[in-house]
Amino acid sequence: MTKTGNAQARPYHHGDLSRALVEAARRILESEGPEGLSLRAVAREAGVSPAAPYHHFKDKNELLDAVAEQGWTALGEAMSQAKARSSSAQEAVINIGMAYVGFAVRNPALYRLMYECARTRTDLPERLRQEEQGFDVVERAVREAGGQVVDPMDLRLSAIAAWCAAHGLAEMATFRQFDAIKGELGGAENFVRGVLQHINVFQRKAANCP
Amino acid sequence: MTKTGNAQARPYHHGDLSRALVEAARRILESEGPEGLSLRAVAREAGVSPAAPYHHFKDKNELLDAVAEQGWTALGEAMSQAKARSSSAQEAVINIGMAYVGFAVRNPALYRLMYECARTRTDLPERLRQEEQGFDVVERAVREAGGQVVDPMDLRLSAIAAWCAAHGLAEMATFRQFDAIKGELGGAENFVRGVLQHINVFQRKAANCP
DNA sequence: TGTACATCAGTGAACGCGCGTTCACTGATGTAC
DNA sequence: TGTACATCAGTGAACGCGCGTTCACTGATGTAC
Repeated sequence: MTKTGNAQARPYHHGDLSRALVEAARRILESEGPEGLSLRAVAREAGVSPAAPYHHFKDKNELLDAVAEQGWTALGEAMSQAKARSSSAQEAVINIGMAYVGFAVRNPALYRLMYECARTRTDLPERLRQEEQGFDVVERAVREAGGQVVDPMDLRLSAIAAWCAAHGLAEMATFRQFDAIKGELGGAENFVRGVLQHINVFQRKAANCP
Repeated sequence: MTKTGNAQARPYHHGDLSRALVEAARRILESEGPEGLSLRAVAREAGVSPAAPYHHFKDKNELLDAVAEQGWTALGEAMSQAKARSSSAQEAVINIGMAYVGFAVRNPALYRLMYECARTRTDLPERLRQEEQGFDVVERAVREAGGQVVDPMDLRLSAIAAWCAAHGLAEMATFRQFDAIKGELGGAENFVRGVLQHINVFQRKAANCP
């Protein structure tokens, strides 16, 4: 068996180390948590020397930003798909929320890193607004669901409230405090849907509602 | 001037180092952020040797838990006060939300630490339910505001939705993305109130509402 | 098709750093008689 | 009221550790002629 014939033997040049590092980072993030995510650990996980990442990222932060960005893209796609498989605008709002929370529950450490990066950098959330992804998906879904609402400010505030509630739920859905109510409702999924249904995205200020 | 006469000269025994360490931690948290919060830094800030904290806390985590607990207490008090100065149940819900978000905006690093601890420890959120503080305040306020609602499950889910939305808003209120809408509404405070008013805490499932 | 050479993408050793924690110690305080 | 002594709450030096980053290097690749 020659050296190059050995499937295990990585060639000297990796070929796609940049992507491999981001993937390694995601793996570490979910297995070790955020505190285990050091540059050296990522390099180790990718089977590469600690200095190698510096040929692809300026520093640790730049790698983290890349990981967060991939996360935002994945989350946006999940939301778009949830919208696509909905048969009404009202259903879409709930389904998007479910997809959002589901993503966060499945990738808790990545999700928190995404917001961590969004908090410190100003350009990342900007990107979010573009394309079919992120906050735009929510705003559009709310607009469509609340067709009868005339005041555009109500719409915007409703969309923001929905996003905030989804974010809160995303971070708290796994709290043990909710174990009981999940049981009563027949599972975590029903619980998440139930909470989402109690957000007022379809109308004016709640105080105006009878 | 004798040694003991010098006001600067701390006596050998501090007297209340435990409390002083928690306060030092809070100071570091808000000035340096969470990543600057090392045990050594806390000891330094309190003017004490790096080994001194070990006479009061088993390890770093125990100190952090104490800081978080103090945070929950302070937040609970802010919410109780907000409720006390409200003249109607509906107003109380909004005021409590404003107090909640205000606390988080004023103490962002502490606020995140509190949830970080709540996430990893199971007993901290338990405490939250007791007394007049925390989630109980919200649930009670929602119950009082939604007097006409009969289904207790709707009430509980509404309270959870409100808490989730407040949490989301607390973490996102300072995002630059909202600068424009804050301007339109005449300030950050109005913005926060506006979002809170678009959470459906006063009624049944939103889908049932005309 | 070969060859010289620049460039790219790795290596592995080393740097200084601050960290959490432990240790033997010592000064201050409280208590029993 | 004094004294002996246990206990408490500090000190400061030291430990091993993993970190981010830099460095001179080297093997692989691409390109010009």
